[in-house]
Amino acid sequence: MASDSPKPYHHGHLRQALIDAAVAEVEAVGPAALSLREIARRAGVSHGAPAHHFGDKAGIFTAIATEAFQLASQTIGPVADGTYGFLDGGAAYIVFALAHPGHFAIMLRPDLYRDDDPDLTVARDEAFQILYGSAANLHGLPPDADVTGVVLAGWSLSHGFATLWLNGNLNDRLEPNPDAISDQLRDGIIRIGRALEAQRGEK
Amino acid sequence: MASDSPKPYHHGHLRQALIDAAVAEVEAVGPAALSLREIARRAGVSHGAPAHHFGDKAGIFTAIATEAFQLASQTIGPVADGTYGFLDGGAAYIVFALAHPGHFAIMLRPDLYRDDDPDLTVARDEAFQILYGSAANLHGLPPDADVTGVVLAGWSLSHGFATLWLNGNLNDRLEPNPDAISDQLRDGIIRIGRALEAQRGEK
DNA sequence: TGTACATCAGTGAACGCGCGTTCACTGATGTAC
DNA sequence: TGTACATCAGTGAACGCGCGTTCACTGATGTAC
Repeated sequence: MASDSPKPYHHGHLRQALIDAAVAEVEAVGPAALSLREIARRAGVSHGAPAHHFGDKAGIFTAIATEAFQLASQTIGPVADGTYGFLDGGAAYIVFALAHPGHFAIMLRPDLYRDDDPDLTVARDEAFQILYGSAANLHGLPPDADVTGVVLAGWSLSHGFATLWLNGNLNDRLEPNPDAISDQLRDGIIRIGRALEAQRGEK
Repeated sequence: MASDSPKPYHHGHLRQALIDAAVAEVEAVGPAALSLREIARRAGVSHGAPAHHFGDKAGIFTAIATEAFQLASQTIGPVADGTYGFLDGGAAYIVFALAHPGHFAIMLRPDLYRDDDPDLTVARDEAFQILYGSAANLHGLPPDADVTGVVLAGWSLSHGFATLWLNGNLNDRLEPNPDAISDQLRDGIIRIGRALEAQRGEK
């Protein structure tokens, strides 16, 4: 905190401050209840300021989604290396979602933002590069295998778990210890995989 | 369509008609943009009528969630039998979600409705009975095994896939043929399961 | 170093709108006798 | 079969509120000369 004059006319970093305020507001009330006026209030500026920077809500959501894909890449990218990178990346996806619930609530809601925004596209492509790239390296996968099934299954699993948790559906069903949860989940997937193999073999 | 007088004062089935209107509205604009007045408009009654029946939005959401758990049990219950019932139940969960997106959007959002409503509790308990019961019967599972991991993994997988699809994230990534998607997903899970086993073995 | 001016970030009053809620009401139903 | 009355489903006018948007403005910055 600098001891600047209390309220300079020019904010300096208002754009980022508004994004931060919007993310905080999404975490507080959810994406749909977000109001431009409340964002302005949180950021301590007049209610017209957000429109000045972003035009409308979709503009703010686009900025949040872009930041979300960047954050996701930063969290998941470093662990998504090697033949088990896809597995560890899945765990990191959940860690990311729980650490940044506001970003996560927007990121995969393309109906809320401008899907073709250039900055967004770059950030999203990088994130999906990590997802598909690590899937292609997965232990046991033939070099030229189609990774679609692996991507869909892994993504769905991590996304579903994070979503169920964040929406308050798992409160009474989880161990307090994160490592225990991780072990349970991994064990559950292995058991389901084996059962699927057995079912496939019987047909 | 009966040829009744055009607008009888007493509707007769207004409660159900309002629930149907609310579900349609959720499918159109999402849970958060739901307005009591728009529900009344859809049902063709005065704007005060919904409050008369449900009190407030949480009341309507509670009714929708109750119906959703009943519908889910009806869709999933019949196929969730036998040692592969958990696997087929997972597929049926996705079918249910895509067939009833309005109900699905409310069902696992306990923040929107009254969690302790008696009717809701009965319907929800029945649905979870199917989930946990079929998990306990899963092929290859020891009789007294803890099913938590299997439940969490299977539920997350189906829920994540349905959510990603309904939010428009899979549009460009899926085969047009549902059977092909199912095969891809099952194959993906098996491959992930094997990789997890290998990773566990190396430690 | 000094002045003039274009640019732009941010302000704040005003508007119209749809919302949830309240409340006195009216029309229909069902039951008591 | 007929009448009186309690009950309740649904109406519609009125209210206050927060919202997004508009628009003329003001204060600060940066550049040209």
